Formats: sequence, structure tokens, C-alpha cells
Amino acid sequence: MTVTLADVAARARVSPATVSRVLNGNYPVAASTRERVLRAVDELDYVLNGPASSLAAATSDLVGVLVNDIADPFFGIMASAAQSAIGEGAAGRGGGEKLAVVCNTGGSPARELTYLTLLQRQRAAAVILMGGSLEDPEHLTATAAKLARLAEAGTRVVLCGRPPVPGDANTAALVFDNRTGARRLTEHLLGLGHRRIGYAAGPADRTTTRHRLEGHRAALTAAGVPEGPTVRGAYDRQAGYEATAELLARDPDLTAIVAANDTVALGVCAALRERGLDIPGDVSVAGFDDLPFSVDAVPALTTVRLPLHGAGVRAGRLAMGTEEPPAGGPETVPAELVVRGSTGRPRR
Amino acid sequence: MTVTLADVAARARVSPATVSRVLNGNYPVAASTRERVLRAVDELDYVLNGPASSLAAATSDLVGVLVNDIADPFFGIMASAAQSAIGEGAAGRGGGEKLAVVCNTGGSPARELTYLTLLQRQRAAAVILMGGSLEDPEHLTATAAKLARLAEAGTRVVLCGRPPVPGDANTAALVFDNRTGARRLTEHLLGLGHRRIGYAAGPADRTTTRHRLEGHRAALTAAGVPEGPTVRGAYDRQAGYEATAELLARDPDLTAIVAANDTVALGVCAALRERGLDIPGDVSVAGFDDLPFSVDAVPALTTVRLPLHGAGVRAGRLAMGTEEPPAGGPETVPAELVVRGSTGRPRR
DNA sequence: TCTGCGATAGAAAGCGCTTTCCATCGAGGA
DNA sequence: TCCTCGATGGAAAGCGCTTTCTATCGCAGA
Repeated sequence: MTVTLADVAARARVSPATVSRVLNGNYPVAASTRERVLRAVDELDYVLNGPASSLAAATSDLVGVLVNDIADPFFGIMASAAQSAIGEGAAGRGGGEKLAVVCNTGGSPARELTYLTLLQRQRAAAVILMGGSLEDPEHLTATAAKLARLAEAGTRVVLCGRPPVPGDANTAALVFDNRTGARRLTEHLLGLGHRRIGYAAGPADRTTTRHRLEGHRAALTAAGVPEGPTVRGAYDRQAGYEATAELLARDPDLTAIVAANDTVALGVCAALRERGLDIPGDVSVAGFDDLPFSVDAVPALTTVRLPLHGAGVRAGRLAMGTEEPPAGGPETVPAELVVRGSTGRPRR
Repeated sequence: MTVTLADVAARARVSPATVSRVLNGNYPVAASTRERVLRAVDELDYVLNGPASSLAAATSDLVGVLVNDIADPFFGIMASAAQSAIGEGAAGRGGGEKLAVVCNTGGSPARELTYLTLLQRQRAAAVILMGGSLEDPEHLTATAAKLARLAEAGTRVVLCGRPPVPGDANTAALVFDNRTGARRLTEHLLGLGHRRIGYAAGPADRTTTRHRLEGHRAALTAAGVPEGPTVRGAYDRQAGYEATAELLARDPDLTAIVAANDTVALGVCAALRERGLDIPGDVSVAGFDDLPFSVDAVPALTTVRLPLHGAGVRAGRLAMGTEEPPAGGPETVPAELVVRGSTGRPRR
């Protein structure tokens, strides 16, 4: 059978209690004893039984990272950063690191709740929710309740790129300043002289979509420029490709298209190119997020940079408890306009 | 305190054993009793204690998915596919799904081993290792030993995109046919008339790097064309960018560059463009993997498509045990040449 | 020499489930 | 009418650890 702590104890001629103490390092053990135990662990190739340990200690080493779409580099970059921050935090119980596990919700509230329950079951040490959420009242309250339950069970909850739950001011939250970013982007376009701007937005009823759209509209309103056509779709290239046809159909004289994110922008560019339209000569295109491939698009994408890596690291540290959340509500992560070749003065 | 199974039992006026049986659904329980229990669960908002359950049952719902770089869509796509296959497998113990968790090794053997130990601790139901590995003998034997231990403890082990451990023929393995893919790609280039082909390879000592390089060389050898310069680097755009300078320095008359993957190819294109070289007029460029952005590169990337999604799903099912591995050794996943605009006849 | 205290280590009581035996009950067969 | 058997549910023994409570030992202080 598998080696248990008792086997190690027998071999090292000490009690199970002592082995446990050596392994967890939270109690004085004489150096010679410690060494004897460690040797026995080694010789028997002992591996701690996680469930037993978690049961007795009433917590586990698990840190859950929930993302909307793991295949999207936007989340991949953040998750990767968080995971390394969590890994280096090291020295949890069980003599080891925390196990950062990323769970792919696919943006579905139901799956999100399922994962949250599973994590609650495992008595996770912390949970990080990455990315915007659906703005459905039912989902919002269900999630809020679940998060509250997790928190009161001792699980640290961190929101990263998702607005904080209205009622609850004490779970750590990092929010991206999508509004200002989007606003700057549209101001840039207006500054270049664009007056007919189409918008290929993200999925409906999502916080991120709404905030970016609000920033866009704010810039338009401030400049007294009427809003152009808006189309909603997924955060993928296909959506951008299809949105472009729709946008152009609604206003053939568009001189610029703002996309929900860089991936969507790629689809927009493809559709434009296919119609023989020059970028930015005929139509300027802008993205959002500044994903790695954006600089290599042709022309390179004007976009809004979000410090994804930094935000991920910060979220990871908040989850580990190695850094404290700011006192006064959520922490805002700034967005920075990056102007490149895909936007220029309108020709017509 | 938290609600336990005993509380539910008391409320439903049955024994804890009955509650457990209702929850796990592996024993006949009268409909009326079941309903009473379920109602109690609901009313008390009971959540199973995972560690306790795993301890008693000696297995858990966890399925670990180890990837080399979660920020790379190559892994993101596979992991996402595997995760959904695992999710839909549903109905594990605890009345619920399996929890697919992805762990980012960063390609480091040490972290890989750490995660494997952590997963072993948690008594994971299965483990999927995605992507090539370092070809270091020490690492190879250490990993092989660890995997053997996991397997004998009842954890299902699946290799996806990694060659099987030599000695061990009974862990399921999906291997990408990188060799043939690379060979086809180079044959395509040779067919176009290229005779001086540079190669921007992946990291040294990695299986994937070696296999792709072997395919490339096989094509060259078969055609009696001398091998051009080769440079090794990471799987990122930066590496491609830098490799290009090096490659061109070693042979200024290169008419084609094959990249380790699509991301690297993007860097190659950027460097070429910066030098005023036309693609494919002056230099043809080819990638590998056919990641989503490749079709939107300008010109669109000629590449080798790997059915990442399909492989991920298959790996997930193998891990769930809903599908059986083929009897005779590893399963080969075919690679398909995709010709697009970035390769053409050499001008000079 | 005696007392007391710090440093260590052991005993044992759980942690909250699962599961193997058993016990019980009602119905149908002889 | 008695017995057997299937269906259902309870009792209780762990699963392998952590941790509180004690016990022991050696040494410094009086």
C-alpha cells in the first residue's frame, strides 16, 4: 500500500506527531530528530496525503483562478502571472507551495458557480476571479452570495478585472480602467479628424463591453460627434470580421472602426482588406488590450494597453496575503493609449 | 460553524450513511427519502467537504493539466478543449463533475515535478501532460519515476504532444507528427525553388524542437539540398526577431526562413519588414501550429496545422476514461500543411 | 540537593466523510 | 401460516493527518 505518515514515524522511531511537525515546520523539533525524520521520508519516498491533511487542518493549498477563456492570451497572460506570483509565495502548509489551478468558465455563469462550489468543497485557500462578468441580476446575486460564503469560510477572494460586488467592500478588487482607456482611444480618433466611427463591441450584458462602450460614448458626447453604428459579438476574430460587414452596411462612409479588443480588430482588418479598403487610408482600426501579436499586425494596431502581467502578479499576491488590498475600495489599474500604424487621418 | 453531512442527516431524519448515498448516487435509496435529503441539503445550503470525502474514498475529483506556457494559445487551446471534455464527462463522485485544473510549468522540469507531487498529494484522478519536454536524461528518469508512481496509485496519466516514456508502453500517449509536418513544409519550400533556407528553431534540448528540425533536415537531405543556418531560441516573437538578424548575417542570400512556430514567425516577419525585405518576394516565411492569428498575418502565414482542439478533447476523454487508448503504443496525431501567402517562388 | 522551567516528544481525540456489515420490513411462495 | 428474499436504511469502523494536552528530561537557580 501507500506509505503513510505512521510508516515514516515507525521508521524514524518517533511518533506521528513529530513527523507532522517536521513536515509542517511550525513547532520546535531537535535538529537530529528532524534529520532522522527527513531521511525516513526520503527513504520511503513518502508523499503527504493531501485530503487527510486538509481535512485535519481545515484548509488546503489550492488557489483557484477562474478565467473566462483560457485560450485567449488576455487571460493566459494574467493567469500565468498570477500563478508565478503564487508559486513564489511558497512555504504554505504541507511544507510546500500553494497549488494555483486555473479553471476555465467559458464566460458561463453556471460554470463559474460550479467551479466556485468545487473550490469551496476543496476548502481552497483563495480564489481569483479574472475578467468581466455577465451583468445579469440573477447571476450577480448568486455569485455574490457564493463569494460571501467562501469568504466567511476563510477563503480569500480576489477580483481582477471585474467590478466589485456592490454591497461588499471588503473583498479585494482590481478594476481595469476600461472607461478611460476607451475614451482616450476615441479622443485620439476624433483628434485625427474622424467623425464617423463604427464600434465592433464585445458580447452584450458584460461589464467590460459596457465600460468600454461608455468611454467611447463619453468621448463622442464631449466632442459633440454623433455616435456611429455599434454591433455586438464575441471576443474573437470571426466576430470582428462579421461586424465589419454589418457596420459598413449601416454606414458605408465610416472612416474608423473601434474593436472590442485586438483579436476582434484582426477580424475587422481582414474584412476591410478583403474589400480592398486600405488601413488606415480608407478606414482606421483600433483594438484594445495590446496583446503580443498586435505590434506585428500590418499595419501595427493602435490599441489600449492594459498591464495584464502586472495585474496578474498583484492579484496573485493579494490572494496569497503577501500584499494587502488598499483600504478604500477597489484598486484601479490604468489603461494606456498606444498609437501605432492602424489609425491615421481620414482621407475623405 | 459550517454545515456537515451529519447536520443534513439530522434535518432529514435519516442516518449520515443515507445522506452520503443520496449524494453519491451509487446505492438504492427510496425516492421519498432521497427527496427529503435533497431538500435538507438545499435548506441548509450544504457543501460537501472535499478533503473529507477524498480521504474516505481515497480519490479526488481533481484532474491536473500540466502545460508549458499557459499564455501561449497553443497550450490555451488544448487545455481549454481538454477541460471541456472533462467537464462534460460529469457525474464523478461527490455527485459532480471533475475539476480540471491547469498548471503552468513554464517548461521547467523542476516545476513540473513539483506540480506532479502536489497532484499526487491530492490523489488526483488523472493527470495530462501537454507539450514537449526537456530531453535531459536526469529529468526524463525523474519524471518517468514520478509518473509510474502516480499510475500505480490509481491516477490515470495521459501524455499529449509529448513522446511516451521509453520503458512504459501503458500510459496513454498522443504524439503530434511534428516530423512529417516539418518535412512537408520544407518540401513545399523546396518545390517552390528555394535552396537557401534558414531555420529559426525552438529552445534547445526539447523534443518538439528536435522533431521539427529532423523533419526539416530529412526533406533537405532527400532533395540533396545543403542545410542552411539554424538558430535556437524561445517560442516567442522576440526570438524570431533576433534569429532573423543572425540568420541573415550567416547567409545574406537566404530566400526562405522556417520558424519554430507561428509566434516566432511573426517576429521573423517583423524583422524582415524592418529591413525592407518583401515577404514572400524577397524572403518566404513559414510558421507551425496554425494558431488563430496566423491567417490574419500579412501576408497570411504558410504553416502546419496541428489539430489542437481535437487533441485536447481526446486527451481529456482519455483522462476521464470515457475513451480507451489504442492498444499498440502511442497514437499519432497528423499534421497538415497549410499553404498561404507568406511563401512563394524565390525571386533571385 | 531540591525546585522550576524551557525544550522536546508522545498520546489521543478528533476532522467529515464513505462503506462494509447488519437489521428490519413487507411481500410473495410453499 | 411460516419462511425466504429483495429493498432499504442504520451502526460503526476507519481513511491519514493535525493539534491540544501531557509527560519527560536536563539544567540553571536557590
